[in-house]
Amino acid sequence: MENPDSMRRILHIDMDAFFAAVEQRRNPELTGKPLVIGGSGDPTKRGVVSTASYEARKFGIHSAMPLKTAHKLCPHAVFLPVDYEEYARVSRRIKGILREFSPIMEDVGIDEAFLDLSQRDRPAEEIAREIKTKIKQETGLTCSIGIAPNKLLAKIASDMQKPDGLTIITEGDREDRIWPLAVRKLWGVGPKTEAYLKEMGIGTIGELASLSRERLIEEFGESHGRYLYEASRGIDESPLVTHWEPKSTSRETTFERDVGNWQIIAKALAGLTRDVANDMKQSGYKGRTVTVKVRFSDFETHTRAKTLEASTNAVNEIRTAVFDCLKRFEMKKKVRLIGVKMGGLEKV
DNA sequence: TCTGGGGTCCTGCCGCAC
DNA sequence: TCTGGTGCGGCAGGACCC
Repeated sequence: MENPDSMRRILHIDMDAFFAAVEQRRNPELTGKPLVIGGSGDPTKRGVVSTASYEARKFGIHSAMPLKTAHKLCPHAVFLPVDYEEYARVSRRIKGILREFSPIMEDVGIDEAFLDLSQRDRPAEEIAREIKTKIKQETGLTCSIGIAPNKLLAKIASDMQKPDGLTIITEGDREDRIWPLAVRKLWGVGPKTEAYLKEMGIGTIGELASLSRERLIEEFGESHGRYLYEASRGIDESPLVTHWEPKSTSRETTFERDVGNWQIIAKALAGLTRDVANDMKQSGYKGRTVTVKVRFSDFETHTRAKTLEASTNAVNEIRTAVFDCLKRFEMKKKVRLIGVKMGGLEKV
């Protein structure tokens, strides 16, 4: 239990069906219709769903689902490509609004943020309502907000009522409102951990909280085990991260059809290398570790890495390392995806 | 038949230096 | 000279996030 004297007031702001809502805002004819944003916008091509409108979700469509599957579930849905530039523009406006309410803001991707209101005198709920109104006025979009003493609980709270929700969780809600939830609701518990816990007979956060710290560390390792022990009890002292530096930058692409021709692979890899070098030059970084990723037709994915003597963003130096890495793969199967990553970034 | 792209962090293993 | 512990960087793979 956190010390009441140091009790924080954290907001988690989560935009509702963000990409779809932006598209519906700019083309009102799409409002109220099943809308799917993802890939190139062509549901007969390779790609997955980034965001589905609430109307599309009624057909069972959800993010990360293959576009082809979504198309089968709802052939009359409207499919649109991802217009990342536009969503980033709207996102910057929203983040700007949030910063007006507190300078302690943590960016969590394009459509989410945490806000620390601990230093503000006014009730957090009042401020949260004002944030929702202002975002609605300035962008026409709705969001769901969670209020709690820490990031972990605030994120769970924002997910409890969607869309356009406002949910408050206090320390006292742990047994009644957190423990009945599925373990999957905890940040950091994905499909693998969920399945593993299920085999142990653990389905809810409360059941997870019945396991000892020692048992969890034994099953999941020091770091993850300790995290699960604390998370199941609603404990999270982690501060908001208001500034961070990138550690890696990468580009990858999935071929429309699996490729066996080495020339085509080499050409695509050279293009990705150029993109990565350009990205680094534009953002003002150099990197030292080059990694090439290959996903074969059976989805088996392998990487080969090479660390250079000195960091660089020169395309010719990176390309030499990229092809050194490529040679180390056994190209027995057709290739589905290739990628280039630069790690060990430092500011120029 | 399907399964994107851009990231972070963790783990296990290896070789190497001390 | 041999052996072993330890710490660390590099590498590969995997889980997870949006």
